[in-house]
Amino acid sequence: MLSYTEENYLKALLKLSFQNEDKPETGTNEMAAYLGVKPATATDMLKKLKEKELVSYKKYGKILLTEMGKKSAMVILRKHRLWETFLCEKLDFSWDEVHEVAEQLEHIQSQKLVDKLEELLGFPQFDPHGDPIPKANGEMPEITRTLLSELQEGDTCTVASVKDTSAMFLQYLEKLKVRIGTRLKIKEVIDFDGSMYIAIGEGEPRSVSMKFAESLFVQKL
Amino acid sequence: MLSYTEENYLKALLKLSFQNEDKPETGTNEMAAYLGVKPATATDMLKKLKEKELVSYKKYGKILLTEMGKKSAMVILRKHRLWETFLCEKLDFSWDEVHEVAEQLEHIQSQKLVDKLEELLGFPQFDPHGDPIPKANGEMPEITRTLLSELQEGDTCTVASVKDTSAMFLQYLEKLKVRIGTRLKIKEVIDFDGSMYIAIGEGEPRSVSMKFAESLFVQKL
DNA sequence: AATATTTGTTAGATTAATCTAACTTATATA
DNA sequence: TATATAAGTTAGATTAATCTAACAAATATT
Repeated sequence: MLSYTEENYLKALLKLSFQNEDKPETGTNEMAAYLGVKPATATDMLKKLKEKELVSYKKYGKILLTEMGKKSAMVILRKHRLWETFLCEKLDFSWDEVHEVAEQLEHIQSQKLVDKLEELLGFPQFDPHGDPIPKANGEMPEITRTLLSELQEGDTCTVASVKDTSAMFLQYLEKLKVRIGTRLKIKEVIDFDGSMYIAIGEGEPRSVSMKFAESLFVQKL
Repeated sequence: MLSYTEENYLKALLKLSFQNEDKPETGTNEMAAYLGVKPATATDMLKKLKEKELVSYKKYGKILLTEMGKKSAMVILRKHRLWETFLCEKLDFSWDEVHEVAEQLEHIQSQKLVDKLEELLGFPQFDPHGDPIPKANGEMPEITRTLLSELQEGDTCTVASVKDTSAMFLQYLEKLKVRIGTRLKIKEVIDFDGSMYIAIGEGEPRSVSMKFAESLFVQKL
């Protein structure tokens, strides 16, 4: 049985491995920063996780989840994303409110609870941020993720998921009426600063920054 | 902010105060036994809770929740019973499975979560065991609780709630098809051992022990 | 009232998760 | 390559929650 804290470290390592695209390794400091603890603390936990064969790692080396560690982390991620979906769909939470509560709910220990929750929600493939929800068997709905910033003038797409899940960005999206599935059309790309002039759904076209365009994953049509 | 453990102590004190009918005081050993810890541990926690003005208590004296302590404990009980209701109504848990999971869920910190959950469930007054669910303002649906064992031959009643919530008893009730609301008719009371011969719903009459009759609260008709 | 039993407290130790400060190893740069 | 900087570890301390063993107070029994 994993402690609350151990689970958080595993989940952090999994998330960081997604972020570090090609190579899924992570450093001690990176992990500590992500979790908001000191590197010394991370080192201690690493020893414990290594002891339990959840990470493979040697002194001064990079950190990698073992198969077992990855499996455990996937279960936690699955729970997190299912709970986020529940909060949005069933309890009318807005997508910038769900994370904090799901961080707590993901640690509830009950196989049956997770599976029944998934059933109640109708076996959703994606969470409210558009991120894929791991299945009970560990499988992950695969998706090609294209950043809005990679598109050209004239391209059309739908919003697939958010790269940046900060409350600030999510609230901005809310204001722009941008949701998962919203249709976007690129009217113009400004080379000078990477900003874009886009039509959002049926609304009036407007300009968005490069930072914005690099924070949104889309599905090209 | 209360720790997970502190919350458990407060809830235990509240529950014990219900049990001790007339006087809501509790002893150190009683509390320790209820929580499955040693008396020494309970003493330590008591000091902490006293420091926080959640219990009033002096060395070698009895323990009593302060107004603040009672309020906090009621919130936890409210969460516990709402989650139990959720598990039964929405996720098809049986009533002997809900307790363990609700013990974890009751510690999730989010005012909005609780209130929205209550709304989703349609503002239920009672949980799956027939126990009253405290309202957001701290009010508790008042009920007169009569034990089945207090009834006489010829009396009719409906099952209001269970006094004993052990999985063993709940599973036995399941087997007998006794649920909250089930109609019972007392055919005969055996003075010798306090057992009763009763009709359960539309079924064939059968005999139940005194222990059984003392574990079930009913509403006399 | 004297003593035995029950009840509750204290002192000292343990474990998990964290910290700071000092140290070591690895990497980058001049 | 030598050295400066970044990254990572170790040692020792702290806090919360728990324990055991020894002690103290309150209550019950003769």
